[in-house]
Amino acid sequence: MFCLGLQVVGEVAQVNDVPTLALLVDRWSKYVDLAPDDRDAILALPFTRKTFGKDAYILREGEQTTDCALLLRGIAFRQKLLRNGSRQIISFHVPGEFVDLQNNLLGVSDHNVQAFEGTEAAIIPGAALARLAAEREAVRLAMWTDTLVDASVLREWVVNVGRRSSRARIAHLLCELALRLRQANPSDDARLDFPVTQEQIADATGLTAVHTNRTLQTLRKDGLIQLTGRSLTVLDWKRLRETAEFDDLYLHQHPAATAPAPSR
Amino acid sequence: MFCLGLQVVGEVAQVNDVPTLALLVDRWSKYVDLAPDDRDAILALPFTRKTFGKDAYILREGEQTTDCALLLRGIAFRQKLLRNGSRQIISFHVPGEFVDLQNNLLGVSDHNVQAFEGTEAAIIPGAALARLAAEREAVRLAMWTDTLVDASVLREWVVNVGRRSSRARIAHLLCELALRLRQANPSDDARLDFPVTQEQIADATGLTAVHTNRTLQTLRKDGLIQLTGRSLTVLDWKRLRETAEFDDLYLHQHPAATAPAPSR
DNA sequence: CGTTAATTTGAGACCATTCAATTTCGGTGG
DNA sequence: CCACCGAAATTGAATGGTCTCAAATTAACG
Repeated sequence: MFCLGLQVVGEVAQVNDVPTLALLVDRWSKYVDLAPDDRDAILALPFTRKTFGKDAYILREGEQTTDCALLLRGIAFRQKLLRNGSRQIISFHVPGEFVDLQNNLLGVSDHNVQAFEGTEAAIIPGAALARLAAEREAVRLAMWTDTLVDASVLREWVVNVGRRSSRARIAHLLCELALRLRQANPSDDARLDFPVTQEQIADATGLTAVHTNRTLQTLRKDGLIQLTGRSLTVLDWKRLRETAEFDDLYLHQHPAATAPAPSR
Repeated sequence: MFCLGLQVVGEVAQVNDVPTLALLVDRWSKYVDLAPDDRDAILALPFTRKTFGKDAYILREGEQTTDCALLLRGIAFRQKLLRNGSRQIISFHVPGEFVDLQNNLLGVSDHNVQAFEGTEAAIIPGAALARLAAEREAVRLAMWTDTLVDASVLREWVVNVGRRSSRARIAHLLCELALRLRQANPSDDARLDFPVTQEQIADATGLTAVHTNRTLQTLRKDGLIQLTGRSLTVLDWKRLRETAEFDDLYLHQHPAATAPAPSR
């Protein structure tokens, strides 16, 4: 459970116990080329650390914020509640991602954000981020790309809950989460720390917890996954992707080589 | 059906038959204060007109584009197709909106865009838009806000398709479309030109066309709407919103008064 | 006025839900 | 170390919402 060793994130090696804004530099470096002073400017951002307990609210619908929360450790998820008490999870987020970057421009949050147990976030003043974006084009493009990838994932989720079978829905969610959790926390182990409960899977796929349970059992029985407690192992990636019709294009992890020059 | 008179869009009166980039100025003016030279720069954007027939593809999944399509007339919708042939509609778009602004940064389109009959678009070089965004902060913020509102609508759609009853889903979609179509084409008539087919409503709500038909009948029978052919009339806004649990916050039409100053 | 698209109707099957109860798991304290 | 606890996972059975398939009707358009 504990990994006290050194962990290499991008080019910056850091002690696992004290994640920093280097996570942000690493993430954005995947989208754009950050000059050394861009990196410095990011790392110089003012922020305070904040830790959240199980299901704690990082942000509430209707709230007006002046700060942005960058995940440093743990998992967070966006959700909306309906009047009958049901919950729809809208997205999951891993360290290195902002959970509410859009509120810096939109002003009012249109959804809730909840945290997993022990989630840590860097609370960064929105004005500082806005200034950074205004002054540094590379940073701005990375930030913008972040929100665009976010939207792309949402489009895929609409498809997932709208048109796929329960089996495919869950398989698809597992594919996405396995990929993203692995990227946020690299290891050569096939096993994956997976603290997502079946109720959360249900709320993310638009199913009930009961049916989610039964569907997971068929995925297990068919040898696609192994899911016990807080650990997930994908036993057969090929077949899991097939049942999910999973195509990782929507994650836009491999930036287009021929993207039009943004500012020439 | 035909409205050949003058139509006031924002501050710019224009003959209905020749929509121009003024649509874009009007739309963005709702988000930010555009200086006169900002407006001029937008209106000076190079573009070519293109008209699309029924269900014509404006953009295909996997395509790499260098241009962006701004809707001038008609309706377009984003969708993804699954291997079994089913289609999930992801969003609808009205004149004044870009259908693929995000591709300017993401490079590859992750979804298809189809048009309604007689839809007209302005095809604008992505590089010109990128330059405009780089040089003019107000334009950039408007553009960015556009993509963020887009994402907010997607979040609501995930909720709609994931957790609402068929009746509420359809009611919600009708609320959104009625609002947005009305805004794109103001008139004091309660009736609304509504060329969306039941099959499209089904594909947008994750239902079948048959069930959509039956559900629409109950909405009609209960006196909430009148929907015949290509015209929709909301007979009882209050009850329609209630059955949909519709809250227009997610459309972010009323920009936050206290949004943090973006660049100071 | 003929043709195609769109809407409507019926009936049966099935997938997913609901409700309730039971079992397992992870963590806590005696 | 074991008893205990709440949370999470699991099971069963009945209900119901939605789908499927097929056919009929109506509307739109040249």
